[in-house]
Amino acid sequence: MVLKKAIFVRIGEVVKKAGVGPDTIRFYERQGLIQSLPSKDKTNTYRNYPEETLQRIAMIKQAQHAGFSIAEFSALIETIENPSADFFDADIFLQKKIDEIEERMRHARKFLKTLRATKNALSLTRS
Amino acid sequence: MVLKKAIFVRIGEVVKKAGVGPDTIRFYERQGLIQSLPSKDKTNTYRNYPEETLQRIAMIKQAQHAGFSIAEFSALIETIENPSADFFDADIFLQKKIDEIEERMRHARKFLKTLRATKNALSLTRS
DNA sequence: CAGAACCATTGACAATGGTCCATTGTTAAC
DNA sequence: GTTAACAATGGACCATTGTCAATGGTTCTG
Repeated sequence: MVLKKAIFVRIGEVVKKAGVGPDTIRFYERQGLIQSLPSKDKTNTYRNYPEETLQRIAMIKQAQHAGFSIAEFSALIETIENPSADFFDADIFLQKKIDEIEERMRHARKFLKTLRATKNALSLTRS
Repeated sequence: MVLKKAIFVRIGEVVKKAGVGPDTIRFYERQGLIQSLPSKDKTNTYRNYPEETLQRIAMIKQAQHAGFSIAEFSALIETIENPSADFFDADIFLQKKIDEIEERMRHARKFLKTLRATKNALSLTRS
């Protein structure tokens, strides 16, 4: 396995590369979605973010697009990164979410029908 | 056409039949999703809700399940109840929402792949 | 070394969709 | 006629996902 040198960057770098604001990054950190180390030289209090932070933020965005809240994403990540959990758990979690989204689609179509009926009722009333 | 006698009920009746709390009903009214008339005998200030309020609240619930916000629902209803708009407009609106939901599903599946990759990377790191 | 640019913390603010509380007024039941 | 149940209003409060502003310290640039 290739040894990867861990590279740490300050928040400004992450901002440039991840496309989110610094407040968002600090917010994610407060929520436990990402981690930083305090700076090596202790003359300042700047955060140090590892490279993976970028992928992690990309993942958060994906999760949100997929309809996950931060709490759900956290739960999922915890399951996945827990060595004792097997993949199955995360898979089930995700499948549940997909089912949920599919249900929402069914609801949307049903809603369409309701709307059509309403529209018809309205035009009858008017004529 | 059959003449329907308009029946008006007080908020408590709506609460019992619609399955939402009185605060929610008043909230919907403030948002313009439902309407009431002030009471006929003007010795009190009680709201009077027409029968259709029940269907309307059911519709709001459906809309929410389908992923509509109150603002979106309002816009949709306005379009539908506007006599000059033809049905097409509402249909387009709704289709856009369905597309949105479908996109969210695609995102969820993509997210699943990302998670699998992450999981694999993690187990490699550990072994 | 001055000043710009960066970073930290704290706390306030925003929108969304309600929910609860205190106070006051009305109606219904006994 | 008194009391319980119901209704109205106004304002506070909740979670979620950020965003902004004030204040003070650090680093970089010329």
